[in-house]
Amino acid sequence: MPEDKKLSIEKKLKNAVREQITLASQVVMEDFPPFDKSIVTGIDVHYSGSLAVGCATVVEVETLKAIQTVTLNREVQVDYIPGYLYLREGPIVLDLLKLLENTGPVLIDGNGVLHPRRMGLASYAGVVLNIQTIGVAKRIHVGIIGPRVDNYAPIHDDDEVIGMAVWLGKEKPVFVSVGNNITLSTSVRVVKDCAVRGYPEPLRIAHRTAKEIARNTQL
DNA sequence: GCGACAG
DNA sequence: ATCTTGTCGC
Repeated sequence: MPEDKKLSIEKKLKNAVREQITLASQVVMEDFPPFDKSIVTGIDVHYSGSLAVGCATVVEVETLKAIQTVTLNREVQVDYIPGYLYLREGPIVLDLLKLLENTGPVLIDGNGVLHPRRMGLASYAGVVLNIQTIGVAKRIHVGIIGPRVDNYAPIHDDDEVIGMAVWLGKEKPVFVSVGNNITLSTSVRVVKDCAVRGYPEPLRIAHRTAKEIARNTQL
């Protein structure tokens, strides 16, 4: 990689760190405002070369069936850098959410405050739009997993609990964290209540949908 | 210096 | 995450 390119990336990351720290101070780790318990939304982004396909699926909690699905296709130029997923997926996630009237709590494929600066993608979307979000990651990015009790293991970083490993029936747990406007215990409950075969159904549908569209879309 | 590293 | 069909295994 050219040296000048490398310098411009470093400059962008420096600004991103400042933005993340500012936004992190605005995360609300309480159940506010009272959310619609009857629906829950999942968001995922799939890639095919430079094409990014984002999908948001609103699911009815009682039946776990999709009642609304929106997608966006976009050309993406930003590489993924660990700790800065929001630079790559933030814009499309925000635009997906703007297309929805009612979402209930929003599950996002990535982390909330389970992040080096407590500002993962889920918290980013939650703070910017002032909505209720939850981070659900398939792999851990930061923190130390404490002792498992039943199907839960707290994830610590420094002296605070910033997430929870949750076993939903498969060998591998999912890593749940507060996005915004919610407590960790409520986040875990929401994830459990919409899980099917070891994974939250809204995220599974969003992932499947985005993948299918990416596969059938010409660049 | 070395390894780890959401998607 | 992506490039990629069928295939080995729990």
